[in-house]
Amino acid sequence: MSSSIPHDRLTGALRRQSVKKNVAAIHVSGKLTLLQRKLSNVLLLNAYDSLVTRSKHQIDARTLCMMVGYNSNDMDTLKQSLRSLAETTAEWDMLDANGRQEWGVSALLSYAKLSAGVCEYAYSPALAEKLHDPKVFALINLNIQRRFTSGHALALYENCYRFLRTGSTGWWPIDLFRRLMGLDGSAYYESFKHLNAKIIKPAVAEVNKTSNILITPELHKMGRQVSEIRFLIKENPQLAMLDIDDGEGLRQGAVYTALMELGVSDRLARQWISQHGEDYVSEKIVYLKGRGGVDSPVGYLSAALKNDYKAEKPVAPTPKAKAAAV
DNA sequence: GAGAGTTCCGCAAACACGCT
DNA sequence: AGCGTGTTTGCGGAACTCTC
Repeated sequence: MSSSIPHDRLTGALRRQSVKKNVAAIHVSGKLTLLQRKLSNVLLLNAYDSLVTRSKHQIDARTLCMMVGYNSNDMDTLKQSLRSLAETTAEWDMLDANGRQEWGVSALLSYAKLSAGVCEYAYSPALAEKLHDPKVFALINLNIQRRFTSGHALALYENCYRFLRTGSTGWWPIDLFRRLMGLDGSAYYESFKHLNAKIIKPAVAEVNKTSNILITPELHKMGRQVSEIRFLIKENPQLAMLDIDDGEGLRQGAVYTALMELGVSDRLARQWISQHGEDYVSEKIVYLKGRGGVDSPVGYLSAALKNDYKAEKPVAPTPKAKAAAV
């Protein structure tokens, strides 16, 4: 190209305080389950402030479980997840401060250990430096990520969100897209129709339903074959960032309290309320209380919600509930 | 016929969570 | 803190239609 503009002074580069790092250039290879993705984000968030100043970080294991929305006492699963994070690599390909191309690879966590209920972990110095970027921080919106139920949807969200200002992602060769979703190495998904049916459609639907962006897939074909994909991205007016709460609001409600008293688990209670609405759930609770003699209230309530039991004339209860009612 | 698109099914692994 | 168990998710596949 001809334009090596000489009057663009070197001092210009010196004056520029903020070096633009390309967040899009960090990507994680291999497959992470939803729990693992959430976990890595929580760990990063926890470490963020001291990312470059301290070489190791700590978080209470209980808090950790709570923040990823994982309510179980099963430490084995947590261990498994931490292990896979340590085994997973992150790769970056970006311009360094001098405008030179830099490529690098690092384990997501250099180590993690659990002792006395505290989880201690560390990032490799090189990765920590890459991660210490306000844009990365903004990306990790816990309130949003906690809402996702599918790992693919969260992966898609993470890969799309940073293009919000641009309005669309670039055209991704299908190959690249598969890698972004952590699906490479699967013969099954080499067929686009399968990829579309199992991954793209459900993930797009979930992103649009639960996050603060709306995405629309667009396809490029070469002949009949789909060769590239991109996503148009808009803000989701229905779900501005501020409107999204993490279920804490629900936990204050009377319906939630009533469910807890019946012995319903936290997760299920939130799921029912958000799925059916408070009124409907509370109607069924009233109905349940009117029945009496039910020895598995939770199971009965579950059936009542699903089959819309009415006070006048109960629809045939499930076998289990029927047995319980005798 | 080749590939997309859709709708079923089944299995294994991951996960949730009460119980002890 | 770990075990047992029921549920959900991920993944592969079959069958069938639709459109170039």
